[in-house]
Amino acid sequence: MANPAGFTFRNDGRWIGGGRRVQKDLVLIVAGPTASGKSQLAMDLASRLSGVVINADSMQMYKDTPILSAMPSNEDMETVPHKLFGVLSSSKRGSVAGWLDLAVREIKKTWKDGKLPIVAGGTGMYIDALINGVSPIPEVEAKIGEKFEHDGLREFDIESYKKLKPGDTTRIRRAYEVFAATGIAISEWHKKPLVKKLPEAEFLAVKILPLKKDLEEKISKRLDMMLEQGALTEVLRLMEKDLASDLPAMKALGVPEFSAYLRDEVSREKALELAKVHTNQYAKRQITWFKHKLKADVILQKCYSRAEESVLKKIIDVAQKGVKL
RNA sequence: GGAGGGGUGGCAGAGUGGUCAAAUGCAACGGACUGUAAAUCCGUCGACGUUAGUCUACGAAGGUUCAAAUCCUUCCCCCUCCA
Repeated sequence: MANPAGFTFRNDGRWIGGGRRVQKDLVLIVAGPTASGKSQLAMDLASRLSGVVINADSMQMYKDTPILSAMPSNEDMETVPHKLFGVLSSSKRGSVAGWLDLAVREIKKTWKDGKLPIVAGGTGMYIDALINGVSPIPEVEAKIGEKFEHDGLREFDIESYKKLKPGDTTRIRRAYEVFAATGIAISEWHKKPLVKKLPEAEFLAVKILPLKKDLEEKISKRLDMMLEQGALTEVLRLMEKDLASDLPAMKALGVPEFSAYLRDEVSREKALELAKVHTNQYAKRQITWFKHKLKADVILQKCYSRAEESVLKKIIDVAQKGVKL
């Protein structure tokens, strides 16, 4: 399906040749835990491969926390095209499907422009949905405020009742929502084949899987830096919006911790420490996800810094091979 | 100097003669994950052993007792109040 003919590299590593510079169906995925350098890698690849970076990070979708969510700098965004960063208001509730629609649109547009879509981010579920598809469940009304009992599942969805742990409030809620809206149990829906939104695409995935230990120092320093860059002001402005605390944007790492400090409930040191701990825990969850659930063509075992030629070359090589199926 | 309170597993903090290797929370470690996913949840968590079990543990040292983290004595340290 892919056509490598006409593709070659110049000394400077750019794709050249062919009427189109990249064949139509290739999507490059760059996945990795927070602070692993994936944004930098995506950007470096984009600048060599005439690519467009498309965000696959749930929190970088929101516009009010560019610092805390470690969004690429304005300078970076000017150097290389970046899409889907800061496109959602914090008062909105993002979702896999919402992201997927936007991402698919951006990918198609990128192809049309003859460029290479580079989907980069740390939200495993988003990337998984893009590559493997989503369940064909129609959009259902979110019943966020309500409380749902695990026991009640028995009455309409025995399978979910057995599968879901009583404490798993998020999934229990979804089971209720789906049944209420469709009359069909979510466990039944899940038996239907996944629907790929981009069946014509060929995905080439790069995953960064550093040791958690190697991430700790980077995470710590990055959080220190975020404070210097004005993370507290960012949080303060968010607080002024007086949004519901269960909104995704309000749960972004650092937001609950620093709001507690700004409300004078904990010391600044304590808030910082907690933010670091929680970020490390998050990184671990991401590593677990990517390690087990994302099949990758290239695996980097340590963090990426910037302009690491050997790494870039390796990925570009694999990309070239990967394309000539 | 006087009066009181306290020292428990990496931390916080229950326990106050046996059912205690010691509740619970946090951290740590591992895992899951199909429309909130930076979410949500699950497992492990003194050491050795697959299990039975063995050993070392509740500030230190002695003692009482069949049996002590729990009672007694002395010592060390911490906190509060009064001087």
